[in-house]
Amino acid sequence: MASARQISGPCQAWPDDSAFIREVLDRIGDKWTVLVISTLSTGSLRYSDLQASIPGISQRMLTQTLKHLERDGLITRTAYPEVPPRVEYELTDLGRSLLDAVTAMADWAAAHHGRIASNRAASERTGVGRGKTSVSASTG
Amino acid sequence: MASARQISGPCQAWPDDSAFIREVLDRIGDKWTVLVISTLSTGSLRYSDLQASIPGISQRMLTQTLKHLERDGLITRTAYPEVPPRVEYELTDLGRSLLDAVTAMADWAAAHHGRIASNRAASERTGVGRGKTSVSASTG
DNA sequence: CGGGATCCTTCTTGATACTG
DNA sequence: CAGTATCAAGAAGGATCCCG
Repeated sequence: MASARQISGPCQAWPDDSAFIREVLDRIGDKWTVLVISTLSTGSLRYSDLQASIPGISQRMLTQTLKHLERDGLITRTAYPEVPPRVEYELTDLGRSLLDAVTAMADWAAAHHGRIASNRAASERTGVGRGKTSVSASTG
Repeated sequence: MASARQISGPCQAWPDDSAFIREVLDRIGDKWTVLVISTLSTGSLRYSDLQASIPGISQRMLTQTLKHLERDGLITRTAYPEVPPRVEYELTDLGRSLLDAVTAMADWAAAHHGRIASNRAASERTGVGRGKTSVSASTG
């Protein structure tokens, strides 16, 4: 993250769009964002609930991810000044729309996961991705 | 990459899907995969063309990305045993379908980029994501 | 309970040099 | 041209300690 790359790429497939494509990709591409969003899809949850619902996450990463999401307006944070403290996180409409987009990706993944897995397995056998591959007939 | 996380998460929003969701996300979440795929959307290209079309990429990353994509069956690699050597890369149908999915994400990004940017800017001003946020009325 | 600040380890990436 | 191998820097992530 941090730098959404500053290359002034003059001739890519996407002329200028690539900038915020990468922003979004950097966000949902990290380990936890998608998990947090999907966990919040069922409704608002408090910090400890989130941590409990996402087995491998550390408080550092949970906090950071939540902050990023709040910063982008994808979730809301509500602190109740009680004792003991209680803080609830909830998806915004924008956040839900991202969830939809991610779900679309998930659908794609579900649809093609099998093929990818078998392709990968086949590559193990044939050595693709590690050595020589399909060698075409010589032209000269 | 390397480890697509082995946590056996028993109660996430997605029961079991999360595994290959993360696989796909890890792939397209990296800096270059999407750029490579989108660059190949116009047709087959050779190694050096790709490198020239993607300004910031190093040969290490280009090679690695191409191998991963080939391994997953998203692109094909064809080596022509000429001198000097020539190798062409091309999207498979599967690769093109991923391009579609990525394009969908891109559409989402394009549609909501402005709102996210303004949310982020607003957060700078209000201090959201760095300090105290909305404090609800106490319940006790 | 909900984090903030710090330290430390691991993974990712870019730069460089060499090969078929 | 099209890579491979190695090295070093930096970022991401986890563990820990501490505070309101």
